[in-house]
Parts: sequence; C-alpha cells; structure tokens
Amino acid sequence: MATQTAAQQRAQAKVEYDAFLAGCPSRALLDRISDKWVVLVLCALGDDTEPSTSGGDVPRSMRYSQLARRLAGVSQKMLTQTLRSLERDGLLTRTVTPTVPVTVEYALTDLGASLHRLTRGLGTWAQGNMDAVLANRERHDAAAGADVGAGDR
Amino acid sequence: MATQTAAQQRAQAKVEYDAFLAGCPSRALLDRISDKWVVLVLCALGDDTEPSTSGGDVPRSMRYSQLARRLAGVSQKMLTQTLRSLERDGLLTRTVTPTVPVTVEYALTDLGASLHRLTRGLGTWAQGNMDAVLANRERHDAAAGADVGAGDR
DNA sequence: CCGGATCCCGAAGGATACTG
DNA sequence: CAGTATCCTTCGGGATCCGG
Repeated sequence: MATQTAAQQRAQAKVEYDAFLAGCPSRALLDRISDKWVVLVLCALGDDTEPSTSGGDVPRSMRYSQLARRLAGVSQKMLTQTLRSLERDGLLTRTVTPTVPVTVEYALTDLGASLHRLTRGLGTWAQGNMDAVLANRERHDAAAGADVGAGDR
Repeated sequence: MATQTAAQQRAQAKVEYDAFLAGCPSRALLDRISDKWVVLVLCALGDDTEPSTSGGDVPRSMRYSQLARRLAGVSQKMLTQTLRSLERDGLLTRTVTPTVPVTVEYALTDLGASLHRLTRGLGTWAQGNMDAVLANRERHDAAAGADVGAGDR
C-alpha cells in the first residue's frame, strides 16, 4: 500500500522523464535551474540571515531592491527575467503592494524551498572548495607553461 | 584536537569567501558550476550506469564521443570547452591514449565526485518535480490569460 | 523614488567544415 | 576519434525611458 505522500512518489525513482534527452521537458527544466542567477536568487531567498524570531522556517520574503543589492552585479533585466521565470514555474511568489513607491516582495514556495536546499549546497561547495580549485588551477597552468618551456632552447 | 579531515574543515563553516560578492573568486566559481553543461557532464560521469563488477565506486571514465552521445544536443565546442574548464579546476582528469584513432578518457576526481553529489540532486529534482512545475506553469499562464480577458468588454 | 520595459551592442553559444 | 577553426545566431549587460 502506498504510505508515501504524492510528493515523495514524485521525487523518487520516477523516471518517466530523462534529463539527458534533448527533447525531454526535464532537460529544459534542468537547463533553467542550472543557471547562475537562478542559483543565486534561490540562495538569497532561502539563506536570508536571521532565523526568524518566531523560530520557524517561515518562507522569507525579500524586496526587489534587496535582491538586487544582495546579488551584486546582476542587471535589472536578468533579475526581473529570472524572477518571472521562477514565479511561472511555481518556485516563488510575487506579491505587489501598491504603496506610494510600489513594493514588490518575493518569497520561496515549498517547491522553491526544496530546490533551495540543493542550490544552497552549490553555494557552500563553491565557498568551501575555492582553495582547492585555486590550487588545481595553479598546478594545471604551471604544467602547461612547463610544457611550452620544455620545447624551448 | 582536530578529528576532522582537511577536506571537512574546508567544506564546512569557512566563510572567508562570499559567493554573493561580485568580486569574490567563489562567485566566479559558483557561476561556472551553475552551468547547464557542467551539471550534465558531472551527472554523466558520475551516474554512468553499471555499478562496476568490482563493486566499488571506482571513478568512472567515459570517452569524448560517449559523453557527446549521452549529452544529446551539446555542441563539440561547448563540450570541449566545458571539459577543459573542469580539468583545469581539478574536477576531472583527461587521459590521452595514443592508439590508432586517438582515445581520450575523462573521469571524475574526488573533488569532482563531491560536486557530482550535488549536481546529481539537481538532475533528479528536475525529473522528479517536472509534473509539479508543468502544472504551475499551466495555472500561471491561465491566470494571465484570465487577467487579459477580465479587462475586456 | 521603486520596479520594470525597451533598445542597442558586445560576448557567449550553436552549426558546420576541416585537420592531426 | 577528438578536437580546432570559422561563421552566424542568440543571449546577456548597460543605458535609457515609463507607470505609479
């Protein structure tokens, strides 16, 4: 009997989609979420500092300008485009409050939060393995330089 | 005393790098690994079918043409470029065997394998949540269409 | 002023042909 | 087989303008 939730069944072992196939919708979806701005937006919305005074994991919300500031270097065009795409896919909600200067809040949905757990891993991986990668690059570049020098003289 | 390995210390809690800062090297690294071809290459090299007759998790190796076939739709240019970049960063090894038609094998390093665990999550997430995303898109698009109709007449 | 749409341009990515 | 070289198309960034 099925003791699993629908979500568990979906997330597990179901292979009606194959992300390696060029024509498969899941391939397009993987392409979307494997995007630097998508990853950064999800990280920002999920990681948002303070653990909330109420103690829970209430879906955090950030304003457009907050996101723009946190994701240093993002263009408004890409930020808006990325947010719209994520909203359409149901990963986050967009709430417009018609205050004097209009206020727009973005927050992760449950689906978005589930993806955030993964993208967050990428962020911490990048920070945690930066030194190792840097060392590898140096060794690799030095070896390439040595190769060039070897033919010399 | 430190009971952690150097790798654990590195991967954990060290925040000398901040991926949100535009100028930080880890931001550039995050941008690189948040790339669709990088994710697919890592998935392909790590997931490679048979669990090996020797039973272990011996680093799998795939030939260039195998990868090209598995990652349906990739251009040689991007595949080569991606592989070179990953090699430079120490995520995979490139082994050239000067047989009659030259043979080039690619395999994950330990560092690459550690990242593979994360990218693999993205692949399974995409496949597992495809239905949910598709449903959200339909609702979103329908709502947008309704909005347009609402202003009508 | 905030949030975002638009236009223009340079850079990144794809298709194809050719080479060791 | 495993690339490199050459186009050419598309996408992303910067600046500017708009709606509230």
